[in-house]
Amino acid sequence: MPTTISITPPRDYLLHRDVCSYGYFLLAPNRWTPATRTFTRILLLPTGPATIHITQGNTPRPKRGGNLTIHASRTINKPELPDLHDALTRMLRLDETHTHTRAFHKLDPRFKHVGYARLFRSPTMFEDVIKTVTSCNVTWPNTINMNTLLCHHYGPGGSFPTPAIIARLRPANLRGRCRVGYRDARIVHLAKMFNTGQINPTWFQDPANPDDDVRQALLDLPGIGPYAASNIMQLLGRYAYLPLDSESVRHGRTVLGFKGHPAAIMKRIARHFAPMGNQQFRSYWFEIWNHYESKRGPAWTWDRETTGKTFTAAQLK
DNA sequence: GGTAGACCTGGACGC
DNA sequence: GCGTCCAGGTCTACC
Repeated sequence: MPTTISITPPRDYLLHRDVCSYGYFLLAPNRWTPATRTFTRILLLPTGPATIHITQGNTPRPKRGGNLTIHASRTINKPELPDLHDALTRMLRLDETHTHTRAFHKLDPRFKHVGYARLFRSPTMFEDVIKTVTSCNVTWPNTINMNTLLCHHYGPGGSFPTPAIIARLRPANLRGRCRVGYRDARIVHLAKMFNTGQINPTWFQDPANPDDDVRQALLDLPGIGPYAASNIMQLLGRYAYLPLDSESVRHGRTVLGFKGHPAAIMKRIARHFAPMGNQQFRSYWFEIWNHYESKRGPAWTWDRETTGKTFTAAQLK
């Protein structure tokens, strides 16, 4: 028996804008349907996988803060509701209230009008970490492929695989089936660390722990370098670091007009966003995102198989 | 502490 | 067709 739930989001929440705000909304098991502005994914809950459809309002133009309708393909038992609620809150950033977004817009008013502030993420830190590892040193379509294969081969019912499932795999099998290449052993190692509690998401997500300590702990993990650590920081809700990479260099050259070698451009970018302090990731990211959208149209109109494969700067040349 | 080189994969590009 | 290059980096061995 399907279950339908209604959730009241923060008063400035806009589903199509706040979901289609970071590339991970295009990665399996996530799916966005532009025609109906519906977010769909298979979530693994305590009694098994459930397909969740999320919409906002009944009109073609949803209103900010309008209630979210969560439609589940099966009965969601009462004991499962807290797990569902936690997953939705993390993924959709429902914990970032209007007060949080206003703090960002105060520092960077460029994005106040359109309301950019929340960045889509995964329901678990584990999924965010693995998605980040699969985005390093590859083209975006390859990242899409790796995540599709991970869910297809190892995700219960098509959900994202759990740490316990990946931890049991031989790296060679993971590589062969999911085309993850040299990332195989690192992914299995990370899964083991999550599975045994060596990586404790609660510690990483506790705002009482200083940013510098959290970032250093991330840098100590296998497969996590400066770019990945800074990116995972923003996925943890910590926006004080920039994930500088080849994409940043292109942005510096094409949009900001910086010239010189990649290392020099990265330093200039760091100086450019430094005044944004603990909000600099968002300032940096939405500047890039805005550029993508100026070339490819609003992100909520992108489809994974077409526009969604061609939005990165490397393909905007 | 700074820096080459290797590392999977798959698509783009030049020949 | 085939070889080369490189993409939203990381790691290791050197110096």
